Amino acid sequence: MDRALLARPTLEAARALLGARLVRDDATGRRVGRIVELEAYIGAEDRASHARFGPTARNSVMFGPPGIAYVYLVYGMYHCLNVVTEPPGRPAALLIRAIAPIEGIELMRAARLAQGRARRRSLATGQPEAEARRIAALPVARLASGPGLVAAAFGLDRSWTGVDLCDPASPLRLERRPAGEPEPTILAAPRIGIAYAGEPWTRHPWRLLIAGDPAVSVPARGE
DNA sequence: TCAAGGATCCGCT
DNA sequence: GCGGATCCTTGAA
Repeated sequence: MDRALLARPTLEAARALLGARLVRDDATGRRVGRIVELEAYIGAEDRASHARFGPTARNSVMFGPPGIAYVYLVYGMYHCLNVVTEPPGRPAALLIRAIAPIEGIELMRAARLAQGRARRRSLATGQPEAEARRIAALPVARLASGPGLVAAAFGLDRSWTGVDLCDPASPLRLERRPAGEPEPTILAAPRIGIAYAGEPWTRHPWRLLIAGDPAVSVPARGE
């Protein structure tokens, strides 16, 4: 992925990222997925963005160069993967909300199960065998169809913050949409789970997704 | 509809 | 440097 594409205004960078590949390739094996859903968080003025309080220990990479991973913990148990966008000094990022798995399907299932294991003690009805069966039976399109599920399927946590996703040698990286693949039809919808931000931030159609893709987390209205 | 879980941030001392 | 509210979610009921 060309860093210059991610240095552009975030909504334009999103167009380059939809249909692009997320690749994790290291000692754990090789996992590849097609990015089908994103949310944009744009500037310190965006009341839904982690950057709304200015730079902190957690969000500092958002203020740095584009193409860097920002992974945070949400609700105490899920991790979310973001791609930093726009030039240094301007805090912005794209949250990867859903991916359609292409390679490393069984690796993704194993990672989903491992993450489930970590929080099993909290599950009231957590039967280990039942959980293993449930994940084994999941359709491929549901393996990474949510922001927490993307991180789980790719085995990511906060320690991945700072990884350069534009470096071809990086264990976690972005690759542009293959030349032969048709340009996807993109839908825009309001962002999810940001009611606290208030107007006009709740209204902006900054959730972008590939129309009709079965791996999208929640269908856009009208689909 | 609801609970799970812990980091993070604010506001105050 | 503490107390309390909040949170870019998920899966089972």
